[in-house]
Amino acid sequence: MTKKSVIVSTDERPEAPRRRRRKEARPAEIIAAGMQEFALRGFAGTRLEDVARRAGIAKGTIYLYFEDKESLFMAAVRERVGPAILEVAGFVDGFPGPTRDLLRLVIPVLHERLVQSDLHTILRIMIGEGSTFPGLTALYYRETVLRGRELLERIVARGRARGEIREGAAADLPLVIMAPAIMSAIWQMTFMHEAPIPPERFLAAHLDLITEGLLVPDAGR
Amino acid sequence: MTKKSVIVSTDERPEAPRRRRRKEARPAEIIAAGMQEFALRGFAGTRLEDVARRAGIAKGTIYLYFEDKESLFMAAVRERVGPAILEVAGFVDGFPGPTRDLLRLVIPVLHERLVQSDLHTILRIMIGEGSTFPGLTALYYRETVLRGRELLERIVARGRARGEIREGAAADLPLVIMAPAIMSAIWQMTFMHEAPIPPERFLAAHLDLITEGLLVPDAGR
DNA sequence: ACTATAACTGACTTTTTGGTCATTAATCCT
DNA sequence: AGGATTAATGACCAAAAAGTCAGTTATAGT
Repeated sequence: MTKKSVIVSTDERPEAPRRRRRKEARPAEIIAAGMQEFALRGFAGTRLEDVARRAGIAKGTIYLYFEDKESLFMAAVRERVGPAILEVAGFVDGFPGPTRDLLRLVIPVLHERLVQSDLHTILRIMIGEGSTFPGLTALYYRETVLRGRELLERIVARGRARGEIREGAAADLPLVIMAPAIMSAIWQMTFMHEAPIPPERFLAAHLDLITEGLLVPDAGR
Repeated sequence: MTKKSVIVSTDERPEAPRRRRRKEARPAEIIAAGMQEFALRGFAGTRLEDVARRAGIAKGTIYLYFEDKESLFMAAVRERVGPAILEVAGFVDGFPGPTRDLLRLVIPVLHERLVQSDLHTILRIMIGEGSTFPGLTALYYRETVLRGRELLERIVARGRARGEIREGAAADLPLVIMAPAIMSAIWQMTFMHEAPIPPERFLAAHLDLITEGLLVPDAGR
């Protein structure tokens, strides 16, 4: 049962060493492998053994670079989330046109970021296992959610100043603007297999709902 | 370390037996205790030992009534979800007024059901651990999500027929109507501790967004 | 070359927990 | 009352996986 890895080489070649020392490359490789496993099995369900195999190293090597499983996950959050938020923020500052156009620019990016890339994995783990690991949640809130909220609040403040956004409860909680994007991410992760709905349909519905509204203006009033 | 539970009674009373035989009451009690633990620790994280203690029984007793952990969870889904959906469906059929009023009636119920009660626990477990337990996801989709979709589709079809709902991508994916409610449930479960936002604010924003839209009609066009 | 360093390994230890089952005792039946 | 039934118990078992560490070997320095 136990793999003994006896190498029955017909000739000894000094090339192709079984081990390689690559102190610099390891952390990023371990994070990448970790995210793939986390995406597949969640936080608690991920075995470091599998992360190691995926990264092409031994389990012990992970502990050379990361304190424990939680540290590994936190490192992944740091590495992935930071750049994504900054990129989106670039759109908002100094945008000249009407709010409708700004939203049509920002919302697709939101979907892209949330559905593809590793962000949806992190989101899923936060939702599903955040309460078990409060440290992870706090970090994620500070580094991602809060930045996102600020972004949306800036959009709404700008729109209000230009008289393009209705006063009302929706404008008082800009967070709800991104609800359909979150729903899309959840759907892709959870129910895609039961009832596939392409992300583009969510995106189209999202844009339509936010920029045009659901009801015919003044209908049934 | 190990609790020995030696009872040093000063007098022997034949009353108050340590064991009680209550075949009928057990399943519901175990389900209730299970949901509380699931809410606290997720599916994988829940220890049957803790469920037993909360239900005031021994671990072995659980296995008298449920095949295994997964069966327990499925039983909980069945017991909780069925009645909730039926109740909501009652509103839609035969509602006489305009769509705006129907939505104002249905959306608050959605929030109530999703945020309070055990439904949000089930939702969270589906999101976080669904991919690890495909059987659970399939059951949940059939018994809850699908019914919810049908309900929303009926509302939209009715509203279209009455000329009260705009044609467009949002109406083509009625699912997005409930996105803010889901977001609220997630927020309460995940980030309440980091940045509390009362469910009523989500509800108000939701109603406002869906019935009035975000933008001033024809602004910036 | 050859020695020192530390990156790397994987078998082992420890902990945790789902699930089992021989034993105990509450309750029913006659 | 006391015998039969079966609900209930909790010590135990086995599996799984996190985390450790003594030993191995690639690589840099001399």
